[in-house]
Amino acid sequence: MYTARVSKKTGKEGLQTLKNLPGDRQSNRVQSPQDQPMSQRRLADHLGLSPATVSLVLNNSPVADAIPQETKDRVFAAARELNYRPNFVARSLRTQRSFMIGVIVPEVSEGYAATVMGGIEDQLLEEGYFYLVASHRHKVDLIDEYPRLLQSRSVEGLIAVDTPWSQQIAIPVVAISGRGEFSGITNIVLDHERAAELALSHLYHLGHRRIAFIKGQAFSSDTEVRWNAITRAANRLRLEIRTELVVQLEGDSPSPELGYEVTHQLLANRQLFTALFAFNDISAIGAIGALRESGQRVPEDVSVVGFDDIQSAAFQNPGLTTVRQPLRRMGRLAAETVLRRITSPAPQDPGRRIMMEPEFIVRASTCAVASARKSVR
Amino acid sequence: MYTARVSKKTGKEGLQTLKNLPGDRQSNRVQSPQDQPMSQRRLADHLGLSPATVSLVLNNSPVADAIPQETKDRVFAAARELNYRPNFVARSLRTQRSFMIGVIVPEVSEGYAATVMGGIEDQLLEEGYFYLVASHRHKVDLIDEYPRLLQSRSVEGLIAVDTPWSQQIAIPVVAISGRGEFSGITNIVLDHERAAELALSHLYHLGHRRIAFIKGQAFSSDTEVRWNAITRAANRLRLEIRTELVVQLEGDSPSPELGYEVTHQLLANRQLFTALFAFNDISAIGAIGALRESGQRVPEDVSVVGFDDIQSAAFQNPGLTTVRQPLRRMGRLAAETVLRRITSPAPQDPGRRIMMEPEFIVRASTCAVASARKSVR
DNA sequence: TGGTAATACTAAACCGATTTAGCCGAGTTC
DNA sequence: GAACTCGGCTAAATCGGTTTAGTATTACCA
Repeated sequence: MYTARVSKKTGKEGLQTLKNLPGDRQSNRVQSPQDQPMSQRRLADHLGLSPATVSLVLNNSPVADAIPQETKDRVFAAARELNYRPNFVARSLRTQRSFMIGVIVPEVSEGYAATVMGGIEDQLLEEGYFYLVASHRHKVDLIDEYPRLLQSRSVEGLIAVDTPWSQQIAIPVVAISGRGEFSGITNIVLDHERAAELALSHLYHLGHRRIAFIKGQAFSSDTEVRWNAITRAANRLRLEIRTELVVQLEGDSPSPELGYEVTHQLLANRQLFTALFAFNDISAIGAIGALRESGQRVPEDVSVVGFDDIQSAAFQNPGLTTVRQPLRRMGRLAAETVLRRITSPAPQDPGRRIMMEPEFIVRASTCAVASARKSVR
Repeated sequence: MYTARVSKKTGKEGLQTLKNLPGDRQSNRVQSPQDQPMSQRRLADHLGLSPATVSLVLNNSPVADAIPQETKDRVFAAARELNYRPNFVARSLRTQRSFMIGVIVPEVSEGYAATVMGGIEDQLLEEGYFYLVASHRHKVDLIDEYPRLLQSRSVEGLIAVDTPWSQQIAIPVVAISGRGEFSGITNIVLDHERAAELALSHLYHLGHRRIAFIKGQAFSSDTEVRWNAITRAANRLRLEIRTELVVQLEGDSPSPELGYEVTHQLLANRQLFTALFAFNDISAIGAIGALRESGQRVPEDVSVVGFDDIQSAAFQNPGLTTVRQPLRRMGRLAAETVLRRITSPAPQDPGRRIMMEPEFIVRASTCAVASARKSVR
């Protein structure tokens, strides 16, 4: 028979010594009848069993095979009745499992990250994991600090979205559109080669030859790879990229303002172009605003192609032709991958990369160039 | 002098018994030289001090006042050198503080929730808290389950965004645009009365009398209060609300599609109206699409007012006139409030409510009604 | 009848910190 | 020189679980 624990120090029964902590935190807690928090020990005492037995039964441990069904039923019943819920922290400490992963993004409130997080969450909650979010807003010190901060919060893995990576870390890391091929980190990237191909050949076949480009901010992981892919695709199509038709986003705002500004630059320089390929939908929307303001019609005078296919792309006026990134699927896959690496660690994972296929969505912001009028103008 | 702990069972030094857990989780961890995880004990052993001393010093405990600065410096130096980071889980278990709060939203990837989360995060990370997110997608069982699930993950408080609430819970809860005046939960709500007033009087003074309305989905917390506020504001202005000009969003999609559909209904019924007040910007965008398709110009034929002022509202064509909710500020305030309630629990908080003031943003989707032509047509 | 096996549990170590009570020696006080 | 104080630490309980090794009892077998 199990005997209740006795405190060596006080000589009283252990349970009596719990009382309330010095702090005030207990006071606003609704607790069990005697104002003592429910715990495995209290449950065990209630049943006249030891905590060990209770634990074994509740966890369906193979060791509990020898325990008769009747006892098990008693335990389950009492657990339900007393509304016992195991203390996750205590369990985590012992088992060294937190069932949490960390997600690092530039900014939660931005559509890109939010959509990816949706996919991550789908998968994680299904598997019983929760996640901690940290957004670094492109500040280098935070980009450096958060991985360690999250790790010290005992997350079992990390997913970094559009975040440069520069450290070795002891837990599995999956990067979405990341930079830096670190050993041990799995990269999930869009097939930019294909994306560039899709967009440029679309414009090319509509007759566009003078195409302006809005490059992404220097801090964005996708900027460089995508630009390289674009130049290669342009080469294949024998399309000349004129440096005077290339502008770059600057500043860290999630609003179309940035695209609006650089497009104004482009227009102020009186450059002629019949099409514009923006870094993302947001900047494409800003660009359309600027074009309109200067009296150009979209798509009749200038065709515009965006990137990402965010929610509102379809409902712009005109509907935005764009390269769709399967963001939600990328999030889901990242979660899936990090969980797989947690539960079955490939001893020397050499840093895989997973390519995602983009999809080209033709809407109303692009059309064939009106040959005679346009090419001269 | 401190003596290293000896396991009673094995008789060996405690540290030797750590080795590796049966599981494989250790294998992909980069660990300290001897392949043993860094811990306070190892640090203490290294220093020839007891863990107690190390803890007191590192936590700047007042008890450590008696410890000479020289020793303290040694401890700090060693901690830095050996890269010691306290195990958060162990600390949580002992102190009963997790420095985590739970955030419950309908859907992370949606602009409304994402913006609010941005504000929440701003405040939380500043104060050293992290947060767990759970999105319920309006499923009642999840709405019911997540609060408890998060609580068993030992969050110290909850923030519920646009989520109906129906249970008593033992930790502080702050609701943003919530429903249900539960005792002990703090409600942060928009001043809908004022919002309705702003929008309707704007339209009224532009000469609009036949105004159509898109109500929110039944499951949305704001739907009812806002509608009531609208009817009252209309009364004050002696504006008649014609039931045949009122439609309601249905279905749970974050796309403008829903607004598009109900506006088509409205048009199919050949109802005449010169203005439309939508439940949110998303549906307003859909509505504009539908209006255009049926040959109406915005704002010349129909003025449209949205709600929320999401990022892309300013960059619609035409720019959307809308009621701005200070979502980010609401998130920040929610976080601030929940933290305050955690650290200084008002014994019997009677469920306060905090009102936020909306702001009316006039853009290009509304204009004065062209009197003669419009009123007859 | 002794030995093995199965049954039904429990003791106690352990996870890694925090924190209270107290020990030991040196200096001070009276 | 006994009592007290103070400085500088440590022992050990504790948080609430999990898990291994083991114990007591009865059943079965040779």
